[in-house]
Amino acid sequence: MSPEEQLSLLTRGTAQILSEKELLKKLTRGEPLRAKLGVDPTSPDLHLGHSVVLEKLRQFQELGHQAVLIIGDFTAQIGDPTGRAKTRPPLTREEILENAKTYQEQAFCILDKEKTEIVFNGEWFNSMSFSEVIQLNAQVTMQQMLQREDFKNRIANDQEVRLHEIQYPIVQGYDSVKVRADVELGGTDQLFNILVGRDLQKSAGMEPQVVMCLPILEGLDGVQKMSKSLNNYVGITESPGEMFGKIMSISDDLMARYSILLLGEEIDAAEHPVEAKKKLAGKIVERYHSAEAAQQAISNWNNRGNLESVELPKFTPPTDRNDLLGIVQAAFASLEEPKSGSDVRRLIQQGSIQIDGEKVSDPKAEPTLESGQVLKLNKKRSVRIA
RNA sequence: GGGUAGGUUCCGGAGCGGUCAAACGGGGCAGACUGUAAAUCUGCUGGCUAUGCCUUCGAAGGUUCGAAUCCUUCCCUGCCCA
Repeated sequence: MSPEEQLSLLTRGTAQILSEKELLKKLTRGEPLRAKLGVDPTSPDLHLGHSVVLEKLRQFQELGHQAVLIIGDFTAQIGDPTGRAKTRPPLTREEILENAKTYQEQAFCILDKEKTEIVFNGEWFNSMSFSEVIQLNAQVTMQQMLQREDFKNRIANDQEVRLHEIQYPIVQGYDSVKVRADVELGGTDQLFNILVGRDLQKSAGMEPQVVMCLPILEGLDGVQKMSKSLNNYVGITESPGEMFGKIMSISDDLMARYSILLLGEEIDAAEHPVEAKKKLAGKIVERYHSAEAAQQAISNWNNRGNLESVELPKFTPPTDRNDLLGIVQAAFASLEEPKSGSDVRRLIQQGSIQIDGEKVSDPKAEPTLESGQVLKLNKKRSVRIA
């Protein structure tokens, strides 16, 4: 493929590139580019938000370039302050390694494992001497670091900024020097960090990397960025039904955005929004599961009024409790979503619980449950009595 | 190091001896309405098999019949000065 064609493919869906000219120049050499993506294993599970940038990296692979995935075992210990109003709590070494493992497994749902170079940045940072650290720090100025929006905001709001946090961009930037990156990918919030990488590469006498920023995917709430801690995410390992249901709950505006960012397609404006959303949800399920799973999810969805035929998790009522409160609490626990008794009591009293479509709102009621009945817990969760 | 302002429930932020499980706002959850969307309205939002009990207001002690509120010591943060 010609450099120009590659350029047009690679720039598609990106938010910002610095600069296209440099990228074209690098492509024109005809040698595989080293495309860097640094990830910090701060959370074990990947979600659709991560997938945007991973998909782009895969595109590089498909064009014959070298994907370099940096697992930030070292940087995770610092904690990326990007977008944060507070200092991150540090993770233990064990947590980081554990997360790194599942992170890789999940990343290879998207990336081609055979064509991915994986490096841990602890490899070079753990053995760095203090004088090397000082030398590295000497290459940037305080003023540069304080240009960062989040630091500036925190300072303006009289909140603390700890010194290790200003090290983060420097450390991330040094990764680019170590892996000799030609291009670094990241979300738009990574712009600053990636630019630091360019500076450090220049100081090291290298040709600076091209910055490629991808849009940040909003979470299910449509406002904040998708993240596990905000609980507004769709995990890439979630079950087809779960995934489908979550995507169906997003707003129409968000649906348009997801379609472009995740599938690279526009929503058909002529179609009824619900139908369009089902298609979107189906395609996403298909990507992480299979076409059959997607079909099943759609048909489950369409049948949801029909209690007889929907596929639901099975639930065996507890033997030690026969009051509604105890039963419902056990049901939540069986879905691995334990709730406190008070929470469950509230749900019951507020009319969230239904048995075969009938609302039950007395926590002390002792319903007789029969096999096959559907116990609705809340909007998203129902179980079938085993 | 000196001065000064603070640390309250998920977040912001009131409360400054009893009426405090703690106002108000945000977020979240549930109900109504709908397209299991958005918007809107209503309710809930520490725990407990619960008209009561238990644990929370940076930590530990103390004063008091009674403390988030007063005292002592300690820990932590911001700002100004050096």
